[in-house]
Amino acid sequence: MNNFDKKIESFYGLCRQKRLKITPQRIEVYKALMSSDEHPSAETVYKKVKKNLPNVSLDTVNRTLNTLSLIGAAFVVEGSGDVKRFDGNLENHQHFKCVKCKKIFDFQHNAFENIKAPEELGHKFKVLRATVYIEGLCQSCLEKENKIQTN
Amino acid sequence: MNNFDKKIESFYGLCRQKRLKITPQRIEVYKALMSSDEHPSAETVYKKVKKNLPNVSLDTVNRTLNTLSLIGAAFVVEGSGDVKRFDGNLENHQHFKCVKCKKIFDFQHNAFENIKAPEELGHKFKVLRATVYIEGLCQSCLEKENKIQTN
DNA sequence: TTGACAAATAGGTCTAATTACTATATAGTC
DNA sequence: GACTATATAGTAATTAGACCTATTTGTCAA
Repeated sequence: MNNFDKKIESFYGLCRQKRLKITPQRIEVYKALMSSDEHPSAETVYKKVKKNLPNVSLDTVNRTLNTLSLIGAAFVVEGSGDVKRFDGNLENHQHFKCVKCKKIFDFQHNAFENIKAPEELGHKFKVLRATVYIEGLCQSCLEKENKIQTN
Repeated sequence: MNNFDKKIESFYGLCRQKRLKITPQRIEVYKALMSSDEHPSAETVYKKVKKNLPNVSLDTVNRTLNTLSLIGAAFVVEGSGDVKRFDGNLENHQHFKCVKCKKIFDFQHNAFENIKAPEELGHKFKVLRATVYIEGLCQSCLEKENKIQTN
C-alpha cells in the first residue's frame, strides 16, 4: 500500500472516529486536496472534484473543506487575506506570505520543525498544528517596491 | 510625550519615508487600529473612525488598512479565514486560532520571541514579521466538541 | 504664502466568494 | 432490506471588499 492510500485509509478512520459519514464527495474532496501541492482555493478543489463527480455542488466542496479543517485533516492557510486557501499537506512546512501580491511560498527550516506549543496553551486548548508564519515582501514585489500603490 | 504619541510620531515619519500623504483619515485609521487590543475587522475600525470623521467611507478604511499593511505599520492577522482582521500591535506576540469558532487568542511565549527567518529566506525576501501560529480548538469549543456540526 | 500637481477621498456601484435554504438522496446501523 | 440521521444538489441570498470618477486635499517649490 503506497503512501497516498495510507492517507486515505487513515482518513476513513478519522471520519469513523468523528462519526462522519464516508461519502464519495468527501473522499474526492480529500483526495483532490491531498494530491495538490499548491494551496488550492475552494474553486480549484471544486474543479478537480468535478472531474470525477460531475455534479457536485460548490457548496458541498466548501462545506467539506470546512469539515476537513474541523477534524484536522486539512488547514486553512494562515494569512489568506483574499480567498480562502486550503492546505492538505500536513507535513511540517512553513509559509511565507508576501503582503503585496499575497502569494504564499512554502519553505522548510529544520529549526522550525516540531515546534511545541507552550505548556499553558496545551492545557487549555487542543493544539492541531503549530507553524512559523513569516510575512514580508517577495522578490518581484521588492523590485517594484520603491513606489507604494495605494489607489 | 507618551508612548501612544510616540507611535503616531513615528507613523508620520514612516509615511514621509514612503512618500505617503499624511491625511486625517490615515491618521484616524492608524489611531483606531493602535488603540484597539482586539483584532478588529475593517468594519470595526470603520465604526471607530466614524466617530471622529463622520463621513469617511468604508472603502477608505479598507484601502488605508491595506496601505498600512503594505508599509509594515499593521498586519493582516494570519489565518483570518472569515473576514479580514487587522492587528496594530507590532510587539512580539503570537496567535492561536480556534478552527471552529475562528476566535483568535493572543499569547506570549519567550521561546517564540525573536524568531529569526532562515538565512536563505532573508536573502530573497524582505521579512517584515515572523511569528508562531498555532491552530486548534479553544476551550469552549472543545466542550461541545463531541459532535461535529457539518451542515 | 500661494499655486500647481499628484495623490487621496467619498460615495455610489459592482462583483465574486461564501453561506443559507430545502427537497431529495444516501450512508450507517439494526 | 428498512429506518433514521446526515449529507448533497441546486438555487437563492448575503456580504465583504474592490472598482470607478468627480472632487478635495496634502505637498512642495517658487
